[in-house]
Amino acid sequence: MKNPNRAFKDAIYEQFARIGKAVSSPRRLELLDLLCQGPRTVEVLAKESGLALANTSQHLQILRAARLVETEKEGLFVMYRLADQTVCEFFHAMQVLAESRLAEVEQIKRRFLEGREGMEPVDRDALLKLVRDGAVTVLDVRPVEEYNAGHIPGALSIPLKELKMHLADLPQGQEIVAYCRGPYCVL
Amino acid sequence: MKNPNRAFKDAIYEQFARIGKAVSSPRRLELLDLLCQGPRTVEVLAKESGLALANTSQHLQILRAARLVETEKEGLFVMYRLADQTVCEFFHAMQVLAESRLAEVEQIKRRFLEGREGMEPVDRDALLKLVRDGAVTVLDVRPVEEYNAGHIPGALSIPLKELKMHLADLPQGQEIVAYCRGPYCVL
DNA sequence: CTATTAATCAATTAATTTATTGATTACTTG
DNA sequence: CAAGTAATCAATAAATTAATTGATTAATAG
Repeated sequence: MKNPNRAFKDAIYEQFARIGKAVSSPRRLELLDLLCQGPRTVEVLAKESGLALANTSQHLQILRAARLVETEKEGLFVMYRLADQTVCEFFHAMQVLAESRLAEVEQIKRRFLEGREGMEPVDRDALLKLVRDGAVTVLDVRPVEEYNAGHIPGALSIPLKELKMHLADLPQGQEIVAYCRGPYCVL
Repeated sequence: MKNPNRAFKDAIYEQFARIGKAVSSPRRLELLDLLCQGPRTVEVLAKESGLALANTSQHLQILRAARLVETEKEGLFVMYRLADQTVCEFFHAMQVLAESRLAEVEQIKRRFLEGREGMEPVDRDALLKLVRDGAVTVLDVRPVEEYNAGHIPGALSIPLKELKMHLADLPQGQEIVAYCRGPYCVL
């Protein structure tokens, strides 16, 4: 009665830990974050995360071994994507937990925002005025549903996925402010 | 524009990874699971998890460093508890993710249930009959709210926290079936 | 003050994880 | 089929983590 239970528990917690191990490396978390924004090739992920190609590939394989991501070969490229939307939700829950429990997260965010001189986090009213004057263009890069649920007056809705296609349409030679959900989206 | 962002990202993902690292060890997950059921001393946690005392203490300190648990000294004992109910919810989300993504979890559960001879997972109708006959007592050890939301007819509601107090009230010398949420609660 | 008990600390060893390098595989194109 | 490119593999060195052991600290009771 004691031994078999132990074997069962060991086995089951070991499985749970596979998920934990997958999300225990800052590099892999960054890759996961990128994949939450949409599918990517290994090369793109490597470039966006600043990791070496081979290293990126290895981290991605670890994520795949934990079944958090899936791959599909597309010609010469291998496309990585989240296995499931719930993976993104889990990652988000982890962020929220980190923010609520770890004071360090707040500190880092604050220090970063302070450090951005000449790029001060445009306050809302100032931004509205600039938009009315046509001095800047505001892009809302969140999915359309979120845009419909509420957005800054005058902002254009251009989900990230379609950004490339619309680049040509944007007014030239003026400031562009992209906005999304939080302070993490430093595009 | 590139360097400061990188430093920020590195710092922030490193913080997120603290949570991930905390839940990347099967042993710590078992400890967390126990703590989800209620506060415990180091000694009790060591006994329940089958780990050596010093080892348990060290794992608990890692969980504490990630702010997932808190301690309070009570006389000669140190009481560990979850820092927050959301920690338990996060742990649960992780289990759900593991179950939905990792086929291995299903396999292990199935194999374990098959292995329990003479302790077959009492089917519902058989259990109902036994209760009517008064042959067994069924305890519902979930929180009262869940009990009210629906339970096996004839079951007594005794949340885990109050179990000790009620032990004396229970009918002696007959089978007792405790039931809770899922197949993990092997009390 | 001494003995006892719970918990932590410190040091060691074994095991695992990470990043890097260079080679190899697999697909596409000419 | 030969060349070029994306990705993976394989091997290594460096760093981190895990479990064990024995010593130490802190609270309590006699």
